[in-house]
Amino acid sequence: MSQHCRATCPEEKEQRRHLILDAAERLWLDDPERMANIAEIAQAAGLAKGTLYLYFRSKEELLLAMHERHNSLFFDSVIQRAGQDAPMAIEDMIGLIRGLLIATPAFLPLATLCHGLMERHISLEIAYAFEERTHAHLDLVVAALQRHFPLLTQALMLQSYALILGLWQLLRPSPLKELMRQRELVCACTDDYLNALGLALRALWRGALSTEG
Amino acid sequence: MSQHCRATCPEEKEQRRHLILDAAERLWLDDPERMANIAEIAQAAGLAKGTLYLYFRSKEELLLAMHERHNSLFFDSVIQRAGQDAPMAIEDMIGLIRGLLIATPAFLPLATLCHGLMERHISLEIAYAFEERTHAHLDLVVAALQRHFPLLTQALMLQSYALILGLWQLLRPSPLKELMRQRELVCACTDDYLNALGLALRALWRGALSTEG
Amino acid sequence: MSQHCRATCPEEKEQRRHLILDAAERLWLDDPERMANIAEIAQAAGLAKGTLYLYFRSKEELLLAMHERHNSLFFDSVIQRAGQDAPMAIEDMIGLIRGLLIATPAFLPLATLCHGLMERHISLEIAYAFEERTHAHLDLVVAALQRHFPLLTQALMLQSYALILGLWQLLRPSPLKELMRQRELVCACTDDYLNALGLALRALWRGALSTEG
Amino acid sequence: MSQHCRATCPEEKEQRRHLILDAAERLWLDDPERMANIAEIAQAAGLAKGTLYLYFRSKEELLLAMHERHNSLFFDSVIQRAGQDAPMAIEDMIGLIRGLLIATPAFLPLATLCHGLMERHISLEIAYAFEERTHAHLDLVVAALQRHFPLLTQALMLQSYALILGLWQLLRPSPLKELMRQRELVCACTDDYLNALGLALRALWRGALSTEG
DNA sequence: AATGAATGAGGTTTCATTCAT
DNA sequence: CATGAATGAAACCTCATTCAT
Repeated sequence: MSQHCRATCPEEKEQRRHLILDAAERLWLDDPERMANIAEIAQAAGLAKGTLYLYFRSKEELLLAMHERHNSLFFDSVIQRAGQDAPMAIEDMIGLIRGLLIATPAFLPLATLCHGLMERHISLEIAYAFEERTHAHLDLVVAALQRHFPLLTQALMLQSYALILGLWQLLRPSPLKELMRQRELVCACTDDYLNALGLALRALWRGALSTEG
Repeated sequence: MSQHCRATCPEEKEQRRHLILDAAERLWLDDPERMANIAEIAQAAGLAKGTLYLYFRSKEELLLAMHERHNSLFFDSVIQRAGQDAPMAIEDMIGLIRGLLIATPAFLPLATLCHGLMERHISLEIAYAFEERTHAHLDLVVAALQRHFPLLTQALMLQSYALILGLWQLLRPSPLKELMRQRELVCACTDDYLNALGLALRALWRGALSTEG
Repeated sequence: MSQHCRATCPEEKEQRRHLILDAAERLWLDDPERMANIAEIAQAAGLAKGTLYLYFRSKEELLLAMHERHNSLFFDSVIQRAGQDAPMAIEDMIGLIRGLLIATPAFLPLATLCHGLMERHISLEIAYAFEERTHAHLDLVVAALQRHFPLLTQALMLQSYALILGLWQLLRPSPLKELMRQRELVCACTDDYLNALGLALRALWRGALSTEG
Repeated sequence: MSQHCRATCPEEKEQRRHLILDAAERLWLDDPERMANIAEIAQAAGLAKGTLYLYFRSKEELLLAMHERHNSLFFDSVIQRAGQDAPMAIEDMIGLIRGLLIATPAFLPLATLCHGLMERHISLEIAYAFEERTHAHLDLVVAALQRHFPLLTQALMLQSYALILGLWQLLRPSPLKELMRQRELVCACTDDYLNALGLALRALWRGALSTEG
């Protein structure tokens, strides 16, 4: 391939980062069962393999960046809804989460994969910076929600996230269901999981919010 | 290497499976940051690389088997405690879980890794068989616990497990803390996580058990 | 598997040798494209892998033994025909060869494989003994045929054999033809090869037998 | 190993293919008894194992490429000689072949090995492409030779090649002779074989060329 | 900055052969 | 003699990563 035009100024570089992440996300959604390799992502982004390493120091950092984009989307959506005038009850919160999970089917598989990899190849500084940003963002979410849930704490948000993530790992579409689902093109976020999640969050929030009350 | 004594009857073969899993676990605990490769595990088990493939069809099946052993240990401990005469309250349950997590430091990292891998290279039949056995075992746990918590359901157990797993992934020793901890040989199950888990489980159980009441 | 009855006397051992060769031949004919591995041959023979090594010192020796059986069959058939009263012309010889090749479809593939392996793992003594026996047998063939072809020499027999073998390697069913043939169950000894062989042998014999005349 | 200079343009890549084939050929000639493994060939070529797989999809494709080079060398030599003004008789042809076989001692062992392997692990497309190229090249040989032998056909060329190959397999240096020869460094193309081949080709060509006349 | 050839680790697989039982 | 678990060499193959161009 002839050499691509270069991204020289910082804005262009940021743009190209997103171009790469978009390509990776597209591949992931095409086949959520497998993680594309670097060569495929590069090709999908119209870049050469080596070029990706100018924007991400490792494949895992790239995955983490995808995950962080998901997180941000998620957090921003909650903040936006919390900012609206309509009051929120627990059920509204659960409905919001449900909607977001369905709208972003790559979120949980990718989060799971990322947390599996964190075990391994992420550099300290990158992981630390990620955590910093995430917690800062989460603070904003908590602040926005406290308008509707005065007793809500960051701890409860973490617990909710943990339930969302952990339950998915335990109830994720079983292989057999998966097989059936592939053939019938059913949504990956099965009702099973979403219903179980609704029950769990309801119990958790009731327990948590009544405690402090 | 000279040939080892052979595992001829099924019991001996099962024993040798465990010998391999023990070796893998030992290596894991020696250096929780990295997963040993097959050659190392084989060497640690005093066997040839090819021999491992007589007992596990792939590295991932081996990891899954390690994870399943942890699960079983965990479940059996709960069942045993539930079978004792002393009555159990929520705090007893939380204390039990806390103790088990501390006693089995490889549990959560390995579980996380396994759930990350399930995404990928495990065959349908193996994954399915694993799920079957796990759910059957979990049924026994629920039955044993209902003596102490009449309103307890399998759903609540799953939710609790999800919290345990998900919270750990969110609060796991951050890389920086990890670095400090390695040098001071602090237990991997930080108080941070265990305390957060205690709070979360308490809220969840209170919400869940009071709901139905 | 429970232990088989043992072959103690030499006759039984020879019988078991043939039992193994029969099993190997059956597998070869089932799928002439691939050479079965030792485990498959052992299973087909109803014996354990290790047992085969009591009868053949290596897999290659087993193949060579199969090949030698083919050779002997071939030679004996020629000797038998030559012993009949009906006179033989070149065309009779060619027809006889053609018939034998069709009747023993494993002959040429196995011969080819054996000659490829001779390059490698056969022990000196085994290879030498094989050659001795083969040449002795070939002498008988030549003696029998000279009744019909007074000018025939062992050299011509060797040349003919070389043509049979070499031409097959050059004209063997091409992969694409092979694919088509598999689906239509056509005989592996294509007319192409047999016709080419007929022409070649005719030329060779005419040239050879007329020369000396 | 530090990284080698890269083969960027197609010509350099073709050159590197030959570099690999040269290394393999060198190893083969060093010890004709055994086929070097991929790691050895890579090392001999000064490349990494993985790099070889950039140029040859499997070990067998590499062997086939070596064989094809031999074939091409052989064919080109015949074409060149045929293009000279000096007229050719059968004896010239036989002398030419003899010289080529002596000059390329790896030719027949490798051809034999390749034809043994074709039985097995070569993909359809590779095998087919090889055959296509070979037959196209052979056509050129026939065209060039017809200037000297008007009655010569491609069939006769194939028959001759079959004799060359088949006779070698039947008369190849017997293991015992081989042993003696190794110690005395005698040429692998024994007089036995070359003389037998001369007789056979003479008979074949006389028979073939006189037929049509 | 961009490229993609080269690297090399390592998991996967197959299998002939050995040897304790 | 018979067994089949164990061996270990070697091929296969993928792939993240590096670095000369």
